Amino acid sequence: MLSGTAEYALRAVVCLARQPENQSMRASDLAEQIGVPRNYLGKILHDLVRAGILDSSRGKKGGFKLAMRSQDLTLLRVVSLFDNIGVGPDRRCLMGRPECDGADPCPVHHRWKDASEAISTFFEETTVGDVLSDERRGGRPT
Amino acid sequence: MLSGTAEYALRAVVCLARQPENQSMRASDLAEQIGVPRNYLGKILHDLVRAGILDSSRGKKGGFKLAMRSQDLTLLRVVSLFDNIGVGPDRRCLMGRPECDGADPCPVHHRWKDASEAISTFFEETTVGDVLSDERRGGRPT
DNA sequence: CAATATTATCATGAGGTTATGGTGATTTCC
DNA sequence: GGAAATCACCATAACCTCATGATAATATTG
Repeated sequence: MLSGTAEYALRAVVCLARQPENQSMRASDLAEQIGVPRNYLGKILHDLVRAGILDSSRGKKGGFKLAMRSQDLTLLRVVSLFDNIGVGPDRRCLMGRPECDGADPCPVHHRWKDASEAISTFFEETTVGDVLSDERRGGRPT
Repeated sequence: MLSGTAEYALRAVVCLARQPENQSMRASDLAEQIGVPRNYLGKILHDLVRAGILDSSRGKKGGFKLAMRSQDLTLLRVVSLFDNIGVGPDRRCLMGRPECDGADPCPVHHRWKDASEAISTFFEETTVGDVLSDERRGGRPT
């Protein structure tokens, strides 16, 4: 469902959200903790910084931290940097027919749309904060 | 959501299902009709034949046709040849944590599972025949 | 300012997906 | 049996994703 890269990004962001307030984490520690290749994670983190999701600082005591409160960061915002979740106006016909996107789509299209919207809605409405609070309630890490 | 290849296969199968009973279609005609590169489609059709979804015959008057009734052919059977739809026991934790798949997954996992199962169910329960009958009811082609 | 730690950036490569072109095998038709 | 049509199969390449390694830029510390 998600690409490897998007999954890595999600893991990284959730891990950073677990850190105490305003405490940053080095890329190498993060990489070890979430099991992602160090150099590749660096590139992903950089993308997240440029998107305004993370803040970074260089040099000793440098590292990465969330640029916002975790409850304000949707999973979609993280994932959509790397994957095309079928969101917005391009939630198109399953079989790629552009003319099946209009006001009167066929019934199969409706069934497909319901299913694909369930995915979109999940990513749109779930925040990184939700994942954390779920963990605190005793569920296993997601 | 689907790979290009899986989408091509779906279009080809639906197009073949539209043909009159027991009438086969040449790969080149099919390719033109559904807008897929001729040679690449050939490889996809060959895969569908080997999977028992299509029958092929060579020589003059050769071509491809469905090997079964369209209402007995699920979209999953077509698509799963090319893509891994998250079906079966590997419908795993969104973030790739194996330990979150057990009997007591966290609430976010539940929400994710509901959404991803909607996708799986669509592919499992929708048949090529459904797509055709929907077309006949006046919907636009899917 | 010098040494060090850390992110930023670039060059490269392995492997998969998508695509192209050509050759061989088989069937139909004369 | 020969010619033509068609699928079967193989070799190749463009492009993307995932990954590695090296170097540059920048911040901290003494």
